[in-house]
Order: sequence, then structure tokens, then C-alpha cells
Amino acid sequence: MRKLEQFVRLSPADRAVLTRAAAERVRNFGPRVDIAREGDRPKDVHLILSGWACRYKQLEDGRRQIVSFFLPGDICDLNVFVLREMDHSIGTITPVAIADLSRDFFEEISAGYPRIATAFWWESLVNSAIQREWTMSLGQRTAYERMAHLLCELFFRLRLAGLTRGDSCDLPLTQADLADATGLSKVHVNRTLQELRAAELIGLRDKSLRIPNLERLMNAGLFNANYLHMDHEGRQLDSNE
Amino acid sequence: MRKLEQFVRLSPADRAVLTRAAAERVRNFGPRVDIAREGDRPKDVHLILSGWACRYKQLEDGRRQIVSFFLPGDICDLNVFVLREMDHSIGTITPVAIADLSRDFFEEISAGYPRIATAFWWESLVNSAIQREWTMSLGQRTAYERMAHLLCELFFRLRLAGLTRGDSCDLPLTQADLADATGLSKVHVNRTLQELRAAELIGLRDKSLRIPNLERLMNAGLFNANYLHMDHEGRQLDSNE
DNA sequence: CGATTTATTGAATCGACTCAATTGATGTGG
DNA sequence: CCACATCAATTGAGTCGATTCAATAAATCG
Repeated sequence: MRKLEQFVRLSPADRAVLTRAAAERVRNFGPRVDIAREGDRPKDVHLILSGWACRYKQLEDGRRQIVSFFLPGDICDLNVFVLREMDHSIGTITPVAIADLSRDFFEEISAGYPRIATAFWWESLVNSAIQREWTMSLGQRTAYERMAHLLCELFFRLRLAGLTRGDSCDLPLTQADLADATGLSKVHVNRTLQELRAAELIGLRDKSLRIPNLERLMNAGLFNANYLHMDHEGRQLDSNE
Repeated sequence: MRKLEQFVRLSPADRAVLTRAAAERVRNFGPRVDIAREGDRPKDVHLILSGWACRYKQLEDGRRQIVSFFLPGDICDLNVFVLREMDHSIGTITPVAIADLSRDFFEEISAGYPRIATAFWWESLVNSAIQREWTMSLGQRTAYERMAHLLCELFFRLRLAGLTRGDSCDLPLTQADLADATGLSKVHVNRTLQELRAAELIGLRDKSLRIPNLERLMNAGLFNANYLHMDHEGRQLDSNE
């Protein structure tokens, strides 16, 4: 997705490379399917072109935790080139199109396209920050706060990728997905969403989320957007497109 | 600490650079002191030479979550060069000595010392994996499992750094620290530790932890060491020291 | 040695869970 | 296009893990 470029503002040459990379070796997956499994030894990095996916881990007894969400434009695993095998799985939520990026591509990038390299670097650091914030959420926030926080985060990320319409966006997650992501039971997710609706902090039906007053939802979730680093240094390196 | 080298096995030249880097610009901190605060804009990366520290985040109302622990040999924040400001704080647990590593140092490394660069890269990827595992713990594991898991993780990491003696190691954390890290209350941490002691899975007194049967503790915590990636690719790049 | 932090224990409470059943949507094949 | 099956969302009731509050014991520190 060309919205990945949102991050650093790229030159036409940069765009060309990305567009080419995104076009080569595209694979399509149905919904609710695994792209990679714990224990695999993948050779490529994946770029999500469209659709939602998630990273998840599972215990032997079946307990499952969604550890992060991948939205269009996100890059799955830069670790591939250093770590031997996957310590988690990647599964789709909706139908997903991904581009497989080779090691060669990354070497080409880091050699000749510093702005893209910085953007990738930034991507991966923000992902770490998001992971920390999830730790915070799961450890300290109440169910209500946690849900509000997650919805804020997704909305912000989608907006950055140009995937919102005014105060609304798609939310293809089921309540079971939200449960796996927030560490709550399905039943409690349902009740928490009802509370949020009752407080008129969200409107949610037909896989579409509306946030009438983002400010108030942020307060409810103790949401501070600093960890998304949307003011990243890259902006200074902008090329004059 | 030279145990950082454990990861990739370094050549004498590699060691020399590291030793030099570790010697320059060393700072010492007392226990329970902040090294960096949320909102800061640090210019250097920190390498922990000795002592324990942690990364933590705090909500306005005071709730605090320890998001990761830093042990001797750990590197604090490679993000410094790309992200504008800290989205979390770093505080010491024990007295700590750190070496400040400059941007120049990292450029020198990535240009001339590929093995070290790989080791750093590996470090940061493993840290991400640890962060994911914490998400898993906080989301899905019970208090008992969570505690067992955390103690396993710390023991493995310390052992990799050569900081264990047989089945024992130092554990300078207070129960309040463990509470902030596991997302439990202090009281419940206390009770959980008692349970682990009663089950003879751990011995813990005077800041010293003993694990008579690591296997059993791992089972209790549903601990799978794969996420620590101790079999990283770097071993293949070992120099013949 | 008091003073303060850390660890421990008890009792009551509550947030979130489990179990179980119902309603509503979505989808598929005949 | 309906009938049946499946999956997703909702509701109620009872339970339990973990919390809070509060007090005491033990350890550490200047």
C-alpha cells in the first residue's frame, strides 16, 4: 500500500521501488487462515497490501493471545533474517494480500534508498512501542479502559494509513478476536462494548466502528498517542515530492 | 559486560572495540533512580555494564507497569536515533553502571564489525520477542503461571550472561517490583511466591533465587524457551576465537 | 537504636470468568 | 428461495481469582 509512504514522504524514485516490490510475488489468503506458524523458518518478509491480520501465540492447552494486529501497509517480520524460527504465528482476519520481500530487496533498500530504510526502521520501532503499550494495557488497565484504548489505537493507525472516513472506520474483528487481544473473555468483551456504547463513546455495528468523540474515548482509555511516534524524525528527511 | 559476547562469539578485534566502547563515558547510578524519563530526548544508547534496571510506564493516576527488565549486558534503546522522544522511563533497581554509546560508535560498528552488528540486531529482536511473551503472560497466564514464567525467563537470561551459580542466581527485585512486572497486586505476589515455595519449585530469600528443578518450574509456567532464540543464526558466524 | 521499607497474614469485596441458554446473522445446498 | 447448519452476539446466574483494606512481623538502613 502506498500509504506506507505516509511515514516519511518519499521521492518518486522511492515510490517506484516500493511499487515494484509490492507488485512482485503477491500472495492472496482467505480469511481466518494462517500465513505462518510458530516453528516455521520463513525466508521472506511480508508486507500487508490489503486486509487485516494478526500475530498470535498459543499455549498447549489452547489459550490464545493476539499479540498484535497488522493493518494494510504494515510489515510483518524484519526478524526473519537473523532469527532462526518463528516464535509465534501469523493469521489472517479478513482476506489478505501480501507481498513477499526478499533479503535482496532489503539489501538494495539499505544501500540505495535511505529514506525507505529509515521508514522501515521507524515502522519496526513503533511496533515495539505498541507492544510495550499492550503490556501496559494488559497489566494495568481495566477491561473498560483496555477496550477503549485498543479502539483508539486502531483508529489512529488506520487514520495514518488513510483508511478512515471522518469519525468512522472498518473494524472486521469479532468479539472473540477482541477477547483474544485484550485478554478478556468473550462474554466480558460483549458487556464492555455495551458499556462503551451506553456511554456513547462508540458506535459499532456491521463491522463498522464510529467514534463520535475521539477525545472522550481517549480519556476513557487513558490513551496517550505519544507511543505511536507520529511526529517521527523522518518528516525532517522528507523529500520534496 | 563482556558476556554480551556470549551471543555471537567475537574475534579479538571485535572484543577490543567493545571493551573500548564500554570503557568510554561510563556513568554510575544509585538504586531506585531514573536513568531516563518519558518525554526525554536522549542522544545516546545505553549499555548496562552492571546492575539491574527496568523500563516502565506509568498512568496519570500512578498505576505503574514494568515493561521489561535490563540485566547486565543488555542494551537499552536502539530506537534513540530514529524516534524523537521516549515513550517510557528507565529506572534502576540496584546500583547500575552504564556506558553511553554514541551514534558514531554504531556507525563504526555497522561499517566495520558485522558480527557485532548482527549481535546488536539479534539483541533487539529478542527483546521484541520477550515483549510479546510478556503480552502473552499478562493476557493468558494465571498469577501462578505468570510468576513461574517470569522467574524462568530471568534465570535463562542470567545464565546466558554467565550470572548464575548452579541452580541459583541473584534476584534483587522486591515483591513490589514483581507486582509491577506481572500486573498483580503486591499481596497476591506474596501469596503466589508462597505457593511456589510450598510446591518446592523455588527457594527465595535474601534476594537470592534457587530453582531446584528448572524443568518443573518451566512446566508450571508453561515456559517454552524458543522465544529467547538462544540458537540464533549468529552462532554460525562465529569467529574462531 | 529507632525509622522506614519490605514481607506476611486475615477478612471482605469485586471485577471478570465460566457455564448455559437464547437470539440474531450468515451461509450453503438442495 | 427456503431449511438447516454454523457462527457471532447477547443475556442471566453463580463462582472464583485476585483485589483492597488493614494490621502485624521482619528486615534493612542511617
